[in-house]
Amino acid sequence: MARAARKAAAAALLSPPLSSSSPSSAALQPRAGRYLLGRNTGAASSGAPQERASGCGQPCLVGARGFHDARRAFDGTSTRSLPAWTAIISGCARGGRHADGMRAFAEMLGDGGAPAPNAFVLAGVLRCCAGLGDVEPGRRVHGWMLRRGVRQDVVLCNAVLDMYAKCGHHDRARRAFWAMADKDAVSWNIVLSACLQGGDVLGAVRLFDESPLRDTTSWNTIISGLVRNGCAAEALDRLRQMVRAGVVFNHYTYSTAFSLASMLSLLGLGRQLHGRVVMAALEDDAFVCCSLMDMYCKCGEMEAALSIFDRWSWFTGDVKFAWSTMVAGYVQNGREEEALEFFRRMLREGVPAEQFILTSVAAACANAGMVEQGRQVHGFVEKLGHAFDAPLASAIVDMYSKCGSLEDACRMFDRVQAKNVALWTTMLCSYASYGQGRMALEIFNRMNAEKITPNEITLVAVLSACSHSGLVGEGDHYFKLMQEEYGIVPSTEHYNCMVDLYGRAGLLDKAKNFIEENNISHEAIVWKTLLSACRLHKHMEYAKLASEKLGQLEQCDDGSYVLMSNMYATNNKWLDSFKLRSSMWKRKVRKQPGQSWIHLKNAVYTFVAGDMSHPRSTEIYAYLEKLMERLKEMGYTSRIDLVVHDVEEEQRETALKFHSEKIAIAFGIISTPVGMPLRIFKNLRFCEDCHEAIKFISRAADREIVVRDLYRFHHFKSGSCSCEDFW
DNA sequence: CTAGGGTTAG
Repeated sequence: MARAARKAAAAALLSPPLSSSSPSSAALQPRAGRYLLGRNTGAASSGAPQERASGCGQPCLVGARGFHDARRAFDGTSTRSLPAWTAIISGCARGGRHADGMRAFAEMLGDGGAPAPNAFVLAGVLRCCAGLGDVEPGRRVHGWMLRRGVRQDVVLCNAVLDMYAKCGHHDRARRAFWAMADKDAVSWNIVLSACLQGGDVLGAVRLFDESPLRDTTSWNTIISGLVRNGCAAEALDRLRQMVRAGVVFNHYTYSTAFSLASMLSLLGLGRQLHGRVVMAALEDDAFVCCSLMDMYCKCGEMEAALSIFDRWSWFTGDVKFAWSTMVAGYVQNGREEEALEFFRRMLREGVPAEQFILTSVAAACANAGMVEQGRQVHGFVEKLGHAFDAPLASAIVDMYSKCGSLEDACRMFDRVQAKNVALWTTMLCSYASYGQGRMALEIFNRMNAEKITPNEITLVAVLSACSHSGLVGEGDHYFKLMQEEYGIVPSTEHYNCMVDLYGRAGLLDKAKNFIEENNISHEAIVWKTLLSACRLHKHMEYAKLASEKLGQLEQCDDGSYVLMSNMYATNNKWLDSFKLRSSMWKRKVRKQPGQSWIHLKNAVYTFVAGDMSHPRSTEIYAYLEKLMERLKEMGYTSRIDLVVHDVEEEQRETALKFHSEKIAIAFGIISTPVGMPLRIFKNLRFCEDCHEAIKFISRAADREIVVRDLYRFHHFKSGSCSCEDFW
């Protein structure tokens, strides 16, 4: 199977240079400390000026060394002039050392011999305040300068506006703006950005339209703001207007335009913009190149992205973002093997592995279930010491969880000091996907206790935890709580969780009424959810209703078709079943073949039902036969009759006796030492008979077995499953 | 005589 071969190749590729046996190899010298530990803590995670693309940045105080050198030179001078103070303070501001800048300012005020701060100094101070993100210091500085009667020019006023905007006080920024006598283009741009940051798209558009001073930045701001607020069509419209108005593009324009093109999947527009980049001779600009590559990646044109990367990597310049753009691109396109291959190429070329790229590599391992490679990525993270950020921690937690090791996921989670919403949500999802609803809710409570406000994604996770564990009362409670306490308006996803919650628990009337009462019957997903619940509880009437609705919405996919025809079949309505199958055939809807795979020692082994392709097939089947005998002695009765017509099960699987997951497990047992846990992956939902059998196998062979199917995990141990048979 | 300050993004 091609997929298996690709996976195996990827596994083999990553392993040798990363394996812990050769700690002195070049690939294992990521010099992470220098690059990551020296990072300034006050700056926004990705916005530290020293990391900006080479083509557009200004010189500034860089990193710890630069700051200390400057500070030493400053301390050595006897006459500390205003420009000297300005240099120190604004240097801190630009270098992300906001607290240091504030300390320098305090020092200046306390030093009797120092000159009185002027507009230049204060602009730097206000930028530090903005960087700290807390209004209080900013407000005090603002008040102080008003009382002292510091001459207020446009630039200083703009610094005040910006400070309020960055501290989240958009209204205050707006009021200060309208109070200004002389507004320049920058003033308009700051308020424009404040409006957009506060989510006031309409206000921003109005402001933009009435502005007398529109420059390239104004256009960039409104377009990117529209994109960020989900108004992609409107943004495209503005981009066209910008072209018509003859406004010059700069690298920000291109970056925004490319993300717009990828968001709308407008490859044609992307190519057109690419042409403009060439004409404008911006091809060598790191920033522009990355967004160009990102556009091609998101449009699925990996080869185009790669050719840009290869052409451009000849230039010196700042390449590290380019590597992660490519790796992330491969992951987005489901090409995990190539993502890892590319990562290895980066290490070979001596580029250190940083958080940004490790996050994507971890995601690749998570998606493909490559636990061994994932552990190696974790090794890189360990090298960062405690300097890894929450997004990277989330990726590692997610990786362990999706690779079947909830314990490792928890261990990683516990180690992170500064947990953010996304990390809490990742952990919550992990418990939910293992069917541990109670633990998931405990995470939610702990998160609340630590005063972290959950977002809409967190609540999807909470509700799905409830539905997967049959916690109906709790689900009701949190659905109400999310609206009343957190002011979250339920989205289709939230509604769907509720349908699932009632449906899975067998409350089919409640589920159906819920759909009708909440006006969500135009959403195909809720009917699919109801349909699966009907299959679970064998409710023919509502199954028919759901499939009719799906038909009306023209949303019948392979799963729904197979599910419905199987329901007819189990009710002996063979004619209906046959009719549905043939209609499915006519509409060219095909069922995905089921397959399972297992990772052993950096190789991946994939099996389909009745697979004979493995060299040890004879041995595998012999063991499997023996094992099944043993299971029967232990009291296992085949439930194959229940699942003859199971949804995601292949026609021939039954005839071939063994589903692919059983074969993968048998192979795992005979290929690994006694007592070693097994992790199996399946591309579809696995069947009730296999679920039952694996419970027995875990006891008979005394193994922990983790099965990841399309939707969730089952952790089998000593004859029972973590889902407690509710799934 | 000179220096030194503010906006947009992934």
